[in-house]
Amino acid sequence: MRNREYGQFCGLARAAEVLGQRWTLLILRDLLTGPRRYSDLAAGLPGIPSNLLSTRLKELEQDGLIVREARGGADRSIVYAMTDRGAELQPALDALSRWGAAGMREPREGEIVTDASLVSALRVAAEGAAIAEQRLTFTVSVGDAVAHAIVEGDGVEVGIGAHPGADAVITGGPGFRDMLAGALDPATAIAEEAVVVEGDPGLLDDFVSTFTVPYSPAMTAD
Amino acid sequence: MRNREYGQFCGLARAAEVLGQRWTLLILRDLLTGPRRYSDLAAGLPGIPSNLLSTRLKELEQDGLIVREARGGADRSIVYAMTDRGAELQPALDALSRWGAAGMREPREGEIVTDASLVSALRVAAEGAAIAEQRLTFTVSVGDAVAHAIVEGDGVEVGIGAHPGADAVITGGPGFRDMLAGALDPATAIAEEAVVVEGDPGLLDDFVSTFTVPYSPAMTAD
DNA sequence: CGGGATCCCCCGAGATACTG
DNA sequence: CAGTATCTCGGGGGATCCCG
Repeated sequence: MRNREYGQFCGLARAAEVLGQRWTLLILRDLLTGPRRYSDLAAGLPGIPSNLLSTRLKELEQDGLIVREARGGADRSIVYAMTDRGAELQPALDALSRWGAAGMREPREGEIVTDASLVSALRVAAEGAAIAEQRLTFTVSVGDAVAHAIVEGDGVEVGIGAHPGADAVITGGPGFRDMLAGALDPATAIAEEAVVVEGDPGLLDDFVSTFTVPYSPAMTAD
Repeated sequence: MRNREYGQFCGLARAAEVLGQRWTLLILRDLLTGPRRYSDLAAGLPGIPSNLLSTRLKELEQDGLIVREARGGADRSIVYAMTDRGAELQPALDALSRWGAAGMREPREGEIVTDASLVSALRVAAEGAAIAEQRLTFTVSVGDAVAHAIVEGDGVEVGIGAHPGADAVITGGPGFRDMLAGALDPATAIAEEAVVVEGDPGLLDDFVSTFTVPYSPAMTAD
């Protein structure tokens, strides 16, 4: 068997063969936010060797998870995009994200937040949210990352970059993650400047009730 | 940062740091079926180097996913068991299993089915099943692997080993996977000896309506 | 025999430089 | 911009050995 195979006729083993390679999950996380160029991917994955990114993209194309396509038009740039089969991974990656996020407290030394990781986090945080009474738009920024969210009815749309004319612009700092876990209430978070809100500060309550990232019950027992 | 880290404050990245190591997902899959001894794990993971199994178990204990405990009583053997935090991985591993299984057709040359992989597959296959009218018990064997399932109401219980006095003993061969995908109907499967049923052959219909493993829509388009 | 530890080899990851 | 080329080094694969 090829070196990366496990020799078991098992769904999890097959998934592990494809996804268990270093950097692969993060590449897919980034591509799930939309098609990206090689240099966009490299920028969103600081520390990845360029040859490894190149290798992974070829493997993922080989495995049918992504496609490499020349973008028509003026710029002849090349973009990578998820296939349908690749997009089917979303529930699994979301479940992994949720598990990982439940075990996160403070960032470790030097850890960053990227655009794609922020979008991914917000999308997962919005799952299971109650139906919104009114349409609300947010711009969320954490570190250098910026994302936007449009909350309307039972759907939440999240994407990279600011939302022009958002109802509220929320800038998260230390303590932002505690607030999303419910360990720090919005009013206190504003008072302690763990969060800065431009626009109606009251909208932070709506934000928190829509986007929640609980701590793992097994870890609060510490 | 440690070598296996990604330097991103992101749930998926954190999950990948723990789960992205070779063999780790399969070790957890096996432990999710219940506590296991070192030698049980080694037997269920043919090909794993013993030093690597040892290393992984230490890492997983360090990360709080499993505990190593001396089993009291006559045999002083040591067992490894999931912690609560580790057990929270089940939804994520199930989602990965489902995705992987959706992409599986025939086994590759030399691929085997283990007890734990069969249990895992049946558990995932039972998700979303309709409420059963009557209590049914099955013993399922594929290759050398044997599992049992108890279907009752809206719950399905799956475990390793045969169920004594099961209502039906189902032995799957080539074509079994097609049947679970709905590509081969039960009567034909029996006729072609893709499946052998001891007991009431009609129970195979109940089995198939409870345990389904669809093919990926994106792959049937091939 | 269960439950590992030790050894060596080699591949793949990381870093850096370079090119169409 | 979108990669390829080359080198080094740590970790995985495989076999063997050890200890209660």
